[in-house]
Amino acid sequence: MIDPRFLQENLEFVKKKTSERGVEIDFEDITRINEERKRIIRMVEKLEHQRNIGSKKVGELKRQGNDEEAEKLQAGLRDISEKIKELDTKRAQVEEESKSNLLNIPNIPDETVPVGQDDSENVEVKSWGNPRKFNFKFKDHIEIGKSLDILDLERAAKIAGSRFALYKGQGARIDRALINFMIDVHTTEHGYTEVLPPFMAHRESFIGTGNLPKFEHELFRVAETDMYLIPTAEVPVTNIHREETLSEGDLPKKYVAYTPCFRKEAGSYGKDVHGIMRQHQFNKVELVKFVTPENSYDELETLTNDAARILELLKIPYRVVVLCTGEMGFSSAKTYDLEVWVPSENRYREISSCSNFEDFQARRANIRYRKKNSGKPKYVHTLNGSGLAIGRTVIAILENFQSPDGSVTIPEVLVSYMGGEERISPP
RNA sequence: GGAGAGGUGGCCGAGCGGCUGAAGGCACUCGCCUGCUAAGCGAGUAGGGGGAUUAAACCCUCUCGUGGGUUCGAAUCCCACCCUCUCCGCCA
Repeated sequence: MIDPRFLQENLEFVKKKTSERGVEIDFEDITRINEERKRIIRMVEKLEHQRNIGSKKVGELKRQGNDEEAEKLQAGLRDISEKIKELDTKRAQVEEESKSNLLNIPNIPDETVPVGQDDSENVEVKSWGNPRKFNFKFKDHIEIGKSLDILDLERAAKIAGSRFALYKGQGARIDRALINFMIDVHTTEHGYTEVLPPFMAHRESFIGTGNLPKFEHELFRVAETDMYLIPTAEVPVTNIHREETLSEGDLPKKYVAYTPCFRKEAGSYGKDVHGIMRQHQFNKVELVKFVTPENSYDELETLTNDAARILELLKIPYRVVVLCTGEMGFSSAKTYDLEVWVPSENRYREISSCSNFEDFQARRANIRYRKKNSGKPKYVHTLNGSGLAIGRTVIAILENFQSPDGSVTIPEVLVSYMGGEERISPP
C-alpha cells in the first residue's frame, strides 16, 4: 500500500508512475471518496466530543445526587448517540471503500527503474559465464528426463492433471539435493536464518504481501476455509513479523525458507505447456529480508548477489536484468531477475526474481521498527528473492550439463548431496 | 472434537460501569551521582485517524484479541468469532 498522505500530496506524480506501469487508475474517484471519508469523520468526532462532555457531566451530577438534572441530560445524549450510530455505519462503508482503493494501487517504481512496457525493455546489468556451444545434437530437459527415467510427466498428469511433475530416482534426489545445497549456502555463508513455514496462509497474510485482494485468480483456495496454498514462501515468511514493532538493533532480519509453491497459472495457457518450466506446483528456496529504509537498496544488491552466487557455484551461465516498469510485480519498487541460459530455447529464462518492496508490504502488514534513540515507529522495508527456483535449476542442469552419451554431469558442489554420484546415466 | 483457563502498552503485569490511555515492574532515553563499570537518585517514553500550524508545540477522536450489543457513559456487563495455554479424545 502506498502512503495515503503521499498520494494526496503528490497526486500527479503517482498518476504518472502508475501509468508507467501500464495501469490506469481512477484517482479522481479515490480522492472524492477520501474527502467524503474525512467529512464524515469530522462530523462523527464532533458529536462524540459532545457526548463525552455530556457523559462526564452526568457522572458528576449523579455523584452529587442530582438525579433529576442527570436524567434530563441523558435524554439529549441519547439522541446524540443515535446520530453517531447512524453516521458510524456510513463511516465504515466509506472507510472500507477507501481502503480497498488504496489496496489496489500498485507500488511506485524506484527512479532507477527503466520505463517500458514489456520484457524487451528490461535492461541487462550483468552476465556471467558463456552459453555453452554444443558440438552434438543436444536434447531439451523433457527428452533428457525421459531417457534418464527421472521425470515422468504422463503419470503426473494421471495423478493430478497437466502442469504437474513426477520426479523419480536421481531426478527426485537432485531436486532434494538442490534444496539442501541452497539452504546450506545461504545459512552458513550468507547469514540467513532457516525457517520452515506453513504452506498455506489465510487472507490477512496474502493482503500483507500484496497477493490479495487483486490476484485471487492466481491462487488455489482451500475449499471451505479462508486459506490459500502459498504461491511462494514470500507470503508466510514476510508475515512472520506482521503486526510487530521490531527494534532497530534487530535489523536486518534475514530468512531463508524452502517451500513448495502452488500457482494456478491462469492465463498462461499456451505458454510453457511442455515440461516443467511452468507448473502448478514447484519447489523453491526463498530469501526474505526486513531492513531499515536507509539501506534497502544496498540490501537488494546483496540479496541479488546471494541468489546469483548459487548459480556461480553450480557454474550455470546467467544474466541479471532490471525489470522495466511494465514488467514489475504489483508490490515491487524495483526488481532484478536472474535468468539462466536454457539451450533448448536458445535464450535466458527467469530463475529468480529479487525485489525491494520498500514500505509497500510493511504498511499493508503493519511491520514497523523503532529507532534506537527516538520516537515514532517507522515502517521497515521488505525484500525477497528466489534463491532459487528448484525446478528451473533442474532444467538448467539437465540441459547445460548433458553429454553426447545422454548422461548428465552433476555440478561438483552438488556431488556430496547426491550421495557421491558424479553423473546421472541412462538406465 | 470435548472440558477448563486466559488474551491489557516495546515486554511483564494490576485494573470497582464514570476521576483509567490505563497502577506497578522491566526495558529504553535524558539528567544527576561515582575515577570507570555496576548500583543508586530524578525526569521522560503507546499507536491510528481528523483538525490547526511554515513545521513542531497544540486541540479533538478512536484503540485494552476481533466484531456486534446493552448504557448518557464499557478494558470492566452480554453475545458471536479468532487465537493461546492446560486436561481428555483422535491421529502423522
